[in-house]
Amino acid sequence: MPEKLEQAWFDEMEARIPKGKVRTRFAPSPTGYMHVGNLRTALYTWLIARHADGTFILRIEDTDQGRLVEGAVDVIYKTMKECGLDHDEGPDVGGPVAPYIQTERRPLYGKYAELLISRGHAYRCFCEKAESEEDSGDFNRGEDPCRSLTQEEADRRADSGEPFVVRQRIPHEGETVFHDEIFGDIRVENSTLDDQVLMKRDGLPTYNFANVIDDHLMGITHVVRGSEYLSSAPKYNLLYEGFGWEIPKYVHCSPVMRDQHNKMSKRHGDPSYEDLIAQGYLTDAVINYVALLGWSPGGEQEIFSLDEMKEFFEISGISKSPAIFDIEKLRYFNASYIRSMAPEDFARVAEPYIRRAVKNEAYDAAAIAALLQQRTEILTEIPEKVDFFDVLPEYDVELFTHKKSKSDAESSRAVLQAIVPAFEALPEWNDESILNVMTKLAEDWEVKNAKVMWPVRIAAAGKAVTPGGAVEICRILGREETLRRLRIALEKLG
RNA sequence: GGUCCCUUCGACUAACAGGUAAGGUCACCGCAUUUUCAAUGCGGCAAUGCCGGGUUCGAAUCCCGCAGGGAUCACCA
Repeated sequence: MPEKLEQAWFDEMEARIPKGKVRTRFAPSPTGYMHVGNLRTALYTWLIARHADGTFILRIEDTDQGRLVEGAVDVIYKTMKECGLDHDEGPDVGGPVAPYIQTERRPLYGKYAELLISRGHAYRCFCEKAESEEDSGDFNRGEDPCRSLTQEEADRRADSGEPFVVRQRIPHEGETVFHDEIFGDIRVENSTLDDQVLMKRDGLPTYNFANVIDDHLMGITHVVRGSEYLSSAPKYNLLYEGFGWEIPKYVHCSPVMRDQHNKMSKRHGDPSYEDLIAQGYLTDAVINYVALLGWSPGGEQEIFSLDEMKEFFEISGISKSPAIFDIEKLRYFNASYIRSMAPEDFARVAEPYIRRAVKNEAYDAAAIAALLQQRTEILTEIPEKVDFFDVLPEYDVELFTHKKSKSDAESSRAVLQAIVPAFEALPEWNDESILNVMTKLAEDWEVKNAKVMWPVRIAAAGKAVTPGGAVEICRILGREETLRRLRIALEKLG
């Protein structure tokens, strides 16, 4: 049933459109998780707005009721918040055009479709829904018989209750040129464009149509989205022209790939943002790394805070070709972020991971964290690095053999035999005193420090690779436990 | 298949109003340092898809061809 067109209503809507130099929107579908490509789009969209002191809007695209996922919208809020991507308008913030949830705007779309029909840029199609994709192709290519129905005839059939869809009337002649901020001018023959459906049989708008209306009504100046929409962009242009609206700037971003051929995807088991966090990556590192997947600030700096990115971000620095996600480089970024944290901040985030392996509260988590900070790449690798504090692992005497320090079982035994009484006699148990005992011994015996340190560390930790050296490990273990472990080593060495 | 887009080291990329020994970072390899492993410092490896054509004194950069890859062609979003 066609709705009455009231010019005043449209004028009113136009008057309510917020104006701003730069207004961008991130428009995710609530799927329940934020994949890396999405996160990057959100970041770039936010950056474009913030760089220009503009407005950033969060809009939830929930037109598809069938795909609704419980709690999915909360995942979006939570992720955006954690990442520092604050929005000025959104479902939870309100705003001049109120509903930022698409379903709540439903009544609007039909009116705009009617407007387009009245101007001849769209038409009603009463044909049966195509059985196959090949069949639908003919309609789409402008060969739909309903395209040539007179307005009166179409009105009559609609009034009589016959179901229909609204299709966009693409001119058969000419070409459409549209401009993308990243890809430049792209021109296509109109004859290759299809008469896409704008309003579905059930009265709901298609995604493509809803988008155009929403973006316009929200005063969006830069439409940032994935490059999969590049080929439908010319049709968008025609829609804007049909309405007589100003065309926004388009920023189409190439996808983030898992390898040469495939996009990153949940299906292939690629990590989402929340997966990465669960794997021990820091939010700041993820954001920083993801920003560089397809954007170059030009200079040689790679580590950027969100504030710095905001300052340096330029659309012209976004690259056209897809970027492959490299977890190794993310690891490096993460390690770099960890190293530059304030020690107390690192201790705070590391403590839960330390306590997974070190239950004994006598061992100070902050002290262990201090050893860990310089050699941790991702948080989840912490437990296995520090488990030896709690329980001395089973180890082989072979560990005492070490080429670089010229250590072997025999020399180790000699060192430990000398060190045990020296440790026992120590008045104070701290880094300095422990170190002194060992360097003194090395000096007396005229050997390298390493030759003394090596067996002590192995005996204390029971493993070759440890965070921190012999001194720190002995200090944290405490004198009693250290001596116990050194004696165990002596037994092993016979 | 039609249409559109893309193409610099293994990866992310810089250099693009034509003139570079094609730069940086990760990874990898080596050396130094160290109390193991790291971290750090220094050094190395390694690219313009095409021994295709053209323009030019000069091409990664501009044009054409070829090849490869991607996207799209839904009453999904």
